[in-house]
Amino acid sequence: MRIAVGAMGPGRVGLVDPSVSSGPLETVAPHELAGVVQAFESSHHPRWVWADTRRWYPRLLAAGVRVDRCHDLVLAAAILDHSTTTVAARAHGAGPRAEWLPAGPSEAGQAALVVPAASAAHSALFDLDDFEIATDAPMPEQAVGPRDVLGVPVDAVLAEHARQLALVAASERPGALRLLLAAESAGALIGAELHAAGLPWHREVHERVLDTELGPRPAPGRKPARMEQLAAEVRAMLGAPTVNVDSQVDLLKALRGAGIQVESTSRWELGEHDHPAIEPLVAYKKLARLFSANGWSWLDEWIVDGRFRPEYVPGGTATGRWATSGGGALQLPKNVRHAVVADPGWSLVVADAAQLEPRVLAGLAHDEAMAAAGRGRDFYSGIVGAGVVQTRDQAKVAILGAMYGATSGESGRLVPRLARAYPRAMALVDRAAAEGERGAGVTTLLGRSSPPPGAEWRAAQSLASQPEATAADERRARSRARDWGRFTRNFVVQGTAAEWALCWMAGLRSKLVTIASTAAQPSVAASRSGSAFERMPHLVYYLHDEIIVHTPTELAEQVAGAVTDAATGAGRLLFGDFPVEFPLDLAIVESYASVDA
DNA sequence: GTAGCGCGCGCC
DNA sequence: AAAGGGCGCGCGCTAC
Repeated sequence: MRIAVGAMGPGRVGLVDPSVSSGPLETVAPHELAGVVQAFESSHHPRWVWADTRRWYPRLLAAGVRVDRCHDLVLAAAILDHSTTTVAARAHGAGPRAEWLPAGPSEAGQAALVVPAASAAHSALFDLDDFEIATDAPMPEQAVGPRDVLGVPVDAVLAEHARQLALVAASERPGALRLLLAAESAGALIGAELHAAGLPWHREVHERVLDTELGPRPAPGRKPARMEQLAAEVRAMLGAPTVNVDSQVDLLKALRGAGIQVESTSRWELGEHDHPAIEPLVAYKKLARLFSANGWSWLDEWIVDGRFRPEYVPGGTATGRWATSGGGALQLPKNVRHAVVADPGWSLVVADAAQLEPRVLAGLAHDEAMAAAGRGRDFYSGIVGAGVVQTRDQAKVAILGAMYGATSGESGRLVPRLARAYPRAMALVDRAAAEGERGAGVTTLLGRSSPPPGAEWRAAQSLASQPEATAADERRARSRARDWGRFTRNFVVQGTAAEWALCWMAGLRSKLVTIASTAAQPSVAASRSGSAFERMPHLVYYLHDEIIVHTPTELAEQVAGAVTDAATGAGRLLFGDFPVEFPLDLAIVESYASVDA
């Protein structure tokens, strides 16, 4: 069954079964919600229907309540209202179009659910008066802030839910969309759980890395001595005693003044020149990056009680990959991963999907030859083995070039060989690029569609189509068109890979519950991850094609099996019997840094 | 004083 | 090695 949750009268939360019209199952005060949700979870195992997981779920987790399934209306709306597979359904007016825009950051912001002015004023879905009453009324519980999402009336939740189900049913591919919405919603639950659990982080280990690389922590507002030394060396070598090496403009001038003809100060370009200033400059940049991005200030700000808790934003990018906010969680440098260490008696199961995107492409295109190259071995070596290119590096560059739209360089030169060997795969990405170049949308396997190009893009195209357009106008328009084509080319692959990863994680998450409930528990040492997770294996990190599970060591082998099974299951869900494999690089370790990258 | 932008660079 | 997709963040700098 499904249970919708939303505000019902001032200061009350209503739980409603969408399939019956005879009034709510319960109405409760917000502080009673967790207990009631837990009771229904045990007795009915419902799919919870709510506006926004990022607002509802953290308070449940904080109370130690975990739910299995939900339907996140904000995330689902973002998919359904833009999918090319619902164009006809939307045109036939399956209910008025209610815009459920994603909300801002859940913790600091306390922003209200955004209701766009156009629909808010007269839409039956949002009765503004109810909204105001519900949110402005004094709340009995501290946890419920003013203008909180609890203020979305349960009637509005029910109406939007009905509209969404109708869109799915009337879409071109209801089965795929159902899977996508379930996976996206599971991702939303996982995102909240990742934040609640946190990534185990050893401050002392991190500080040791900083000390080794940077030396002792400098006084506030100062740079580490080692950086100062390198900067002085750079200034001396450039003969520019006052240059600020942190200023791109300043530095570029000084480099040119010293006869180094560079267009930028980026590392790769500097590396092409031979000058005594370059080595200390590159070394400086490396240290500066560590110091400012993951130095002592970062530790002070982000590591609390031995956990790193970034905020995950499921569905945060156009392709369906997640975004994060805070702490740079998508960019943890390899050298600070030493600090990711399991609790005593616990282990980390680290797994990443090997060459996920090319495998997804093979599956998407039903390219048997390409799938065969990845079967039972390293994908790139498989391409070499098939005689397409000579070396593994060439295979890698060629594949990346095909998926990203490389036109020049070695990558661009190798792509045609790939096209001859794998014509179906190449045709799929070429078609996606062509759609983008003419401004059309493209769609992933499960139904997520690319956004339309922006106003600036359209203006450039229409300018170029005028009779008085200059050659420069036309060049610009073609260039913009190709840029967008590279985006849509990559979109179908990256977006479908994100869908695979969601299915992988969702499948794994439910297997972890099974493991926890069947394992002998009393001997397990509690982790420090909080009540909902302290005795069960749980996900602690996710990065596009890589996951980390924190587990009691005695369950690690079982967890590893579940991770592998979930990967196979995800492949089945997306590609059925098509013989494309998704092998993992998997390790059971104490520290994240022990994993070969 | 701060909002917004470009750069550079970390990750996939 | 090459210059091609997606991100977030800190910095310096400019414009307001």
